[in-house]
Amino acid sequence: MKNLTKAEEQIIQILWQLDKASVKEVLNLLPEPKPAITTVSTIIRILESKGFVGHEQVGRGFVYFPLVKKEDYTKFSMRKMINNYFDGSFKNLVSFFAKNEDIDINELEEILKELKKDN
Amino acid sequence: MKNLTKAEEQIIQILWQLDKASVKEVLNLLPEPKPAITTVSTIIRILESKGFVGHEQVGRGFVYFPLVKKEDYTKFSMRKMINNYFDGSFKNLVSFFAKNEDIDINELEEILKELKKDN
DNA sequence: AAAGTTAAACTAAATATTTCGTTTAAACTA
DNA sequence: TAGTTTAAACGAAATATTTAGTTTAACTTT
Repeated sequence: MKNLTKAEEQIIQILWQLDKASVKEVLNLLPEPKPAITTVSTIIRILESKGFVGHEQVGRGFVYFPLVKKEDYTKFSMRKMINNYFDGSFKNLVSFFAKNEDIDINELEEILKELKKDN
Repeated sequence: MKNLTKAEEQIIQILWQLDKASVKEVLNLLPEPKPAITTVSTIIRILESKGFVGHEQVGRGFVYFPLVKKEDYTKFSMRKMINNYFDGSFKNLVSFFAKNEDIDINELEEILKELKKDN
C-alpha cells in the first residue's frame, strides 16, 4: 500500500466520511481557508492514480468514492507506527499509554469487559 | 511541536537509538543505499533548526543528540493518529486491534496483569 | 443554434523536501 | 610550515508535493 501525503490524507478522510461525494461536496467540508476547487479535483485525481479512489458518472459529473477502506489504511499506518515507535509490539503501545496516564488501568479493564461481551 | 518529514524522522530515530552520535555514526546505521554523508549532515542541521537536536563539540567535530525525547514525539504522533483514525478515543484504538484479531483478548488480559504488578 | 455555464483534464507555477557537490576552516602530517 | 585530510556550512540542483489558472468538452439556457 502506498503512502498518502498530507493533502491526500485530508481529502480521503472526507471521502471516508461521506462514502461518496462530488468535488464540490468535498470542498464544502474542507476548513477555511478553502483551496481552489481545481486543487481538490487534482488531489482526488492523484488519489485515483494511487488506487485509493474510484469514480462513477452521476448526471453531469463524477462522484468519487474510496476504494481503500479506512480500516485498511488505519491498519497500515498503525503497523508502521508500532514498528517505529513501539518496537513492533502492540503490548508496548498499550503499556506506554498506561504509564503515561493517558488511560488508567480501570478504563482498560472496562474496555476488556466490553470486548468480552461482544464475543 | 513541529512535524518531522520522512528523512528527518529516519535520522532522529537513529539518534534516539544511539543517544549521541557523529554524522558518520548516523550514516553507518542507515540502510543501503546510503546517502552521501553531506546529506545526513544537512538533515541533522535541519533537525537542529527545528529544535529537535542539539550538538556539542567533541574532539575534532560535533556529536549530536536529541533534544526531544522519543516518548514526547511518540505521544504527539499518536495523538494525531488517534484523532484522525480513532475518533479521538484510545479505547477505540484498542477495540479496533482486538476486533482485527491482531491481538486477542487473552493477550490483553496479560498486559493488564503486568501493568497491575508495576503499580 | 449561439451563448453561457459547468466539470474534468491538463499544464504549469509555487512551495517543500531531499540530495549532494563545493567551499571554508580547522587540525593533522610530513 | 606546506600539503593533506577531515568535518561543518553553504548553495544549489533534483525531486516531490501542493496549488490553481487555462483549456476542452459536454450540457443548459435563451
